[in-house]
Amino acid sequence: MSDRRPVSNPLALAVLSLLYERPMHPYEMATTLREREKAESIKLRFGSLYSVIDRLEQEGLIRAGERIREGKRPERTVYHITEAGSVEMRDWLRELVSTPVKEYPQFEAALSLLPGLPPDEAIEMLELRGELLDGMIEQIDARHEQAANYGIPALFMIESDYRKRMLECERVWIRQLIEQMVEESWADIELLEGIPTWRQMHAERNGGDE
Amino acid sequence: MSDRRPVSNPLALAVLSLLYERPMHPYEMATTLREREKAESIKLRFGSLYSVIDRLEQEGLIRAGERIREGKRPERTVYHITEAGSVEMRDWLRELVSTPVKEYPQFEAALSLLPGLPPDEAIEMLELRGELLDGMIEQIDARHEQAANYGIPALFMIESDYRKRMLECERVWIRQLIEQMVEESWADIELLEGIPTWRQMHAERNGGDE
DNA sequence: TTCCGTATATTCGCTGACGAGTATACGGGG
DNA sequence: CCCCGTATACTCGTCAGCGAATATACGGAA
Repeated sequence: MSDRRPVSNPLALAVLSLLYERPMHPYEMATTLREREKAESIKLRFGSLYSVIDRLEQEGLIRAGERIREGKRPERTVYHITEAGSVEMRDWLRELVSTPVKEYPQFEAALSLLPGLPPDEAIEMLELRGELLDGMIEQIDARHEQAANYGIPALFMIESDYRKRMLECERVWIRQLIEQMVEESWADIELLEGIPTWRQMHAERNGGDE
Repeated sequence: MSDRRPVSNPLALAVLSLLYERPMHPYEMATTLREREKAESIKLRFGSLYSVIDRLEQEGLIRAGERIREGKRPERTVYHITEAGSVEMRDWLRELVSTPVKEYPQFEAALSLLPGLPPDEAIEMLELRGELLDGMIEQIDARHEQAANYGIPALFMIESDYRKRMLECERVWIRQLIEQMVEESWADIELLEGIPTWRQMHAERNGGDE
């Protein structure tokens, strides 16, 4: 582990918070999480469910309770959260809310390697991304409107409101970047760089390669 | 694998883009990446370096060249990018730039489980996060100023400019969320929810638990 | 000359992640 | 009453990820 958390898979947090509400058996956890569409905002891989539950139990954060058989279906073990589990859940949540962690969005990686693409191609791809972002934002809007009609309270929508805001923000940033690149205003920054140099670099690469 | 990419570790993309510049041996790749502080924007775990290189070679994206011995140091294998490797690199980059992928920031998970925290605590943690974000933004500013003084061109700073913008955006969003929560304006949303109900839920939990 | 701290260069072993597979049970249609 | 598609419930094997250990070399100080 060496991890910050005793069981670091985010699925574990979801499990804890379900059991904090009420005891459940594993399969019910999976269906409940699916019903609530938690997988939209949390990285949940249900293939890891049973191993996560085992580790939570070993750490004493949950405990196995009744084994119930309904009809001729296989026995199901109902799990309960323990006191230590409740503490862990709250502590984990507090940490996640209060402390920004360094994450590595793939787009950031791409930006830092952007010179690996010829500039015109880069611009083209950025434009495409912009359009796709627009589409995603629209989709979220539609879902929000629908939710409002169903009377779902805003408290249940903060995650997606947050995501929407971030997408909008990225969208604006990209628009501005494209503008700058098209104006070649990179060249203003004096010194070696700027779009012309970048373009030249790729032009030279044609012919004398590996 | 079953992955979108033949070698999906982001370190592989970094390796490809280094070898696209010039042939190198593994340790040199590591030091170069460190020098350029690529680990700021790309998730690089150098423990995976050699296994990534092996897989890249197996996939025919790079090939081992000369084995060089300098002084009495151990032999080092210099790797070259292949044509297929260049293609893969460009294609991967194009995809990363053009196509937004669903990622799972931990904060989003926290937001979607926020009701697991009593509301006053939630507000407190959000305020703390806000302050920490301010600090991070200042740090980026400082680095940018320094870079400008050294005459480092803006092209080399886009990743961090992007990150800065995202942080600022999150900061604003959080400020607004706190405002709304403090005003209890969640209650406006009519129906079951709102801060009062949320608070009550946690109050009831004292005494009749697992 | 000898020491040792730091750089060089790589290997290894554990463990978590998770897709894909398995097996049984229910229930509705024919 | 039988069939089979879908839901229920879980297991397993593989494999990538990566921290930590290892080992040797260099070079400056004493």
